[in-house]
Amino acid sequence: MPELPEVETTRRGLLKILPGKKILRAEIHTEKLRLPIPPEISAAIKSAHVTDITRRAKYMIWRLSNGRDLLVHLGMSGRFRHSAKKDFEKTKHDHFILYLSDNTVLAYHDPRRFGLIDWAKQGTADHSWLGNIGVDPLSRDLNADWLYENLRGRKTTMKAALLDQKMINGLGNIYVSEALFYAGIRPTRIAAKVTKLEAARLVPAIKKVLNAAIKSGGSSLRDYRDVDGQVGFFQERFTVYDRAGEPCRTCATPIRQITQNGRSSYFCSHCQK
DNA sequence: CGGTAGACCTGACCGC
DNA sequence: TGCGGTCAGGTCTACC
Repeated sequence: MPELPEVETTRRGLLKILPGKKILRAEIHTEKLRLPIPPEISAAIKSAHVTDITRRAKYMIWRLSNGRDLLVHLGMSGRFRHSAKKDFEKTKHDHFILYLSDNTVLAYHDPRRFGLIDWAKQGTADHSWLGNIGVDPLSRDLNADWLYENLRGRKTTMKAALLDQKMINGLGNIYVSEALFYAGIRPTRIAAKVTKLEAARLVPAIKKVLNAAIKSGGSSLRDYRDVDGQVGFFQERFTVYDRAGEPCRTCATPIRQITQNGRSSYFCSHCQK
């Protein structure tokens, strides 16, 4: 799914579409995503418009003109499709469809239905699932001293530590592998044994990979698309992710793929210690 | 408390 | 062509 760069790309795409346009009709076409889509959303957002969209971790918060906030998460396979009404045809996994006042249609499409569309508590952008979110990796809160202190005392691997949204939010399976490559740290390393110097390398590695991915419009592996149907290009710049057996771009050693906590990790056994 | 399987879903792909 | 197994960008809950 969409990790932070894909959510951010989606958020920016939606901001070009939604504000200033009235929602004429909202249709719900599924029993539930991760949670049921509250049925009253349909009536509540009719005639409203979206005034702003912000992001916390991989969650988007849509501020509505009626004062309410909608929490939107793309799960593993969620994306928005935007098209002229005359060109729109509902497809199998279009679960939430907005008809807008400029004769366009915005559809939330999500085959695996791990996404989320729910109310956030009014005004505070609050939701029970927003309570456990760690620092924003693109903010100054993520710095070398902070990271080193927070890795100390953790017996788990670097892979698991960086995937833990309660420590740093927004990283997922792709960008953890990529960031660890740039920092020269193997995903199997125990977090507590990472040195201060390595932590200092990891901070810019994380920021660099996320910013570069946002600049490229995200990564399109299978089904990720921008709101306008555009694919992202960052997958062309993967150094290790999804490159098992291919030569390291730095030293030509074949990239290794292993399984950690049931998920694939990729690394270069020569460049990463 | 920290850490790790299991659960939730569909679709694509591979080997037989 | 069909079938079973495996894998996929997330993250909550249950259990040790």
